[in-house]
Amino acid sequence: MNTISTILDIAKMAGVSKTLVSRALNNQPGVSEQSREKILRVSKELNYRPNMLAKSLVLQKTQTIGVVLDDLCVPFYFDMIRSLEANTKKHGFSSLFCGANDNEETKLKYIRFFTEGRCDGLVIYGSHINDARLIRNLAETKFPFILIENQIHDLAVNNVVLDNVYGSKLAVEHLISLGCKDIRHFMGDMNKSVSLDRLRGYVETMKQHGMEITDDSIINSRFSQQSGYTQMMKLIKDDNLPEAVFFAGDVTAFGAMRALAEAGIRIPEDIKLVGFDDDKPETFDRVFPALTTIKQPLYEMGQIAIDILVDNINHPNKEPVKKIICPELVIRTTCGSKIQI
Amino acid sequence: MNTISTILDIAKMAGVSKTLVSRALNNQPGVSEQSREKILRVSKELNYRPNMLAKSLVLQKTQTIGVVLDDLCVPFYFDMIRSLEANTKKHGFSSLFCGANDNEETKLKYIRFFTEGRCDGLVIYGSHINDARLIRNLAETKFPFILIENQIHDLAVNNVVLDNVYGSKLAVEHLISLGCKDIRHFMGDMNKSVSLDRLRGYVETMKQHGMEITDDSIINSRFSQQSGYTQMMKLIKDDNLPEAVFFAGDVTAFGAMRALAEAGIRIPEDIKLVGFDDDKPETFDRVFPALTTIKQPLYEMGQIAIDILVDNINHPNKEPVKKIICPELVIRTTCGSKIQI
DNA sequence: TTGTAGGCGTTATCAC
DNA sequence: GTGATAACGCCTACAA
Repeated sequence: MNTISTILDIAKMAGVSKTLVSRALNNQPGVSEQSREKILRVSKELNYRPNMLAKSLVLQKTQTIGVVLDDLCVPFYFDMIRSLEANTKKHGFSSLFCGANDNEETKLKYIRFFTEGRCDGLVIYGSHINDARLIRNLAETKFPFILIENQIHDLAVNNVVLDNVYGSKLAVEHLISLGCKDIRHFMGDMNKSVSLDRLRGYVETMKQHGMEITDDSIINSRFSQQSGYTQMMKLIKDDNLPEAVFFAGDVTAFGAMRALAEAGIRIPEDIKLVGFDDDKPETFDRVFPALTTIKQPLYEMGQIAIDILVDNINHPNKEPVKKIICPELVIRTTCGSKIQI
Repeated sequence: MNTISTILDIAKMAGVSKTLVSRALNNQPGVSEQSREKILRVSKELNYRPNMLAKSLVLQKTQTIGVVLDDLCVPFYFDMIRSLEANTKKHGFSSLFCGANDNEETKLKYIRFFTEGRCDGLVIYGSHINDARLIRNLAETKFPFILIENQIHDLAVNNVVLDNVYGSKLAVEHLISLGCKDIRHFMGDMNKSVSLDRLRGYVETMKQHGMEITDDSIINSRFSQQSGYTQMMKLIKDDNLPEAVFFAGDVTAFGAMRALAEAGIRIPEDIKLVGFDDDKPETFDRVFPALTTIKQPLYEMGQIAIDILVDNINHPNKEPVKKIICPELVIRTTCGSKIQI
């Protein structure tokens, strides 16, 4: 008794035509009150659910935006996810998320999936450097999409990126202004463009200020607490403690802070730290000194991205828009500055 | 030049019929090598992307499973998300995620969205008690779906749930076996069925063992560190420190542990703790004593759920399957037991 | 091996 | 106010 019903079923049962049913169901004018009432009643009885595939097919739009993330399971992405959800909704679109588990092939699969008619526009969030080829291919299809975080050299696409080089500059110059000489850098994942940009910002700023960069200056860590912990422990054991460290990511800094705590090294008295991202796991603001860091306005970036994307969906021939977002230094306590936030 | 092309475009350009194009593109037999080659070449030239809406419409299946979560941004869900991703993939389905921001209306909207032909089956993960009505309605439509975590009284649907009452029993009896008399319970969110079940398990077990439950026994906290911190701080300030606490969630316990640390109260010497969930933020295993807890096998639950759901998709008239998963006690150090893991 | 025709469920155009 | 009819892009008997 409970098979799926269509407007045709309703039409038959109500003794009218498909056309009229469609009109009534969509609150369009040109339906007598009597017919409308009957149609609505029958459609309730039949437990009617419209088939959006058919509807989207004829309307040539889905009112849906797909989001492909490097990985769905990264707390730092939460602000961005919330922003994308809220802002797609604001424009009357639904948002669908999927994560690529940091796997290029999976990401390609999902991009295919979404671009095969299942949504009107696509958000690609992440910064794997290997994505370049995949993005170039996508760009050729004219399918509306926007790239967040990553950027492809010489390719004009809708793009929202943080000025990571400038962020590094802010961080390093803050440490320099406090009189630090021996400033080291804990890197992020080598295969992410943000890591490379932040590294470049570090190197450039150091050079600009005539600071020395030695073999010891750059520590090959990753965006994980584990990595920060391990690498800082190594420095401690080697009796090679830096005066100051600029981390490519807050998570890495958190791991390092754990190592410092275990070794009884004081922050900021014995070592000064600056992070990047303004990540804030619920714990750390209490257990450890508050981390001075470079803040990215994730929520705002998501909003800008969706605005651009929706505009592109509505105007398919629009020129690509690139928006560079400026990060800001948030001074807390890991550098000993008096200013608190 | 780069408009979207269809099989008809290919057919014209290759000088064959749509039928033949369809066959060639789908690797079906009955196409001459010559035709196949030409068709494939033309489809490359045209940058052809199949329209899955049309395909799904005629095939009456999407090879897609939708997942609606209470909230996309909860680290504790990560294992489940990964499991759902991996296991849908295993069955040849794609998985699409969306979060309801703990908002009933949003959840309803997404369930509608998915059941309007956009996927073959649906996973609903969460335990809001208000979802009951919404689930009942969905159950009437015969659309294949599975409910994880939540359970609706008297309603037979595909369902994977943890035996939360039994989990509480394990926790409380562990504390009793260690000689604790004054065992209190920090609750989870009042509007989640898991909280109520865990509370019930606590109360029942206490009564079974003739333990007293007073006005002080049950603390009205929530699934957040903040709430655990605040409520434990209050007990400390009131000089009303329990001998032992069973928390409805590990996150709550983590917050409480922070309060205990600040107050200089030792675990397990001064107070014994048992959590629930086996949540493990990267920090805590190092900074605080490892939490004895009740573990839910999230990954396995996800696998079972998808197996059931896919089976239901393939056999629409199958009877609903309900699977009750048994949690287990993981003894670490917050109760002072010698056994470590 | 190839093509024709019909249909999936919906909306839109144009008559009546 | 109402209803044929033709799309949307694809697949699949069935016929040739």
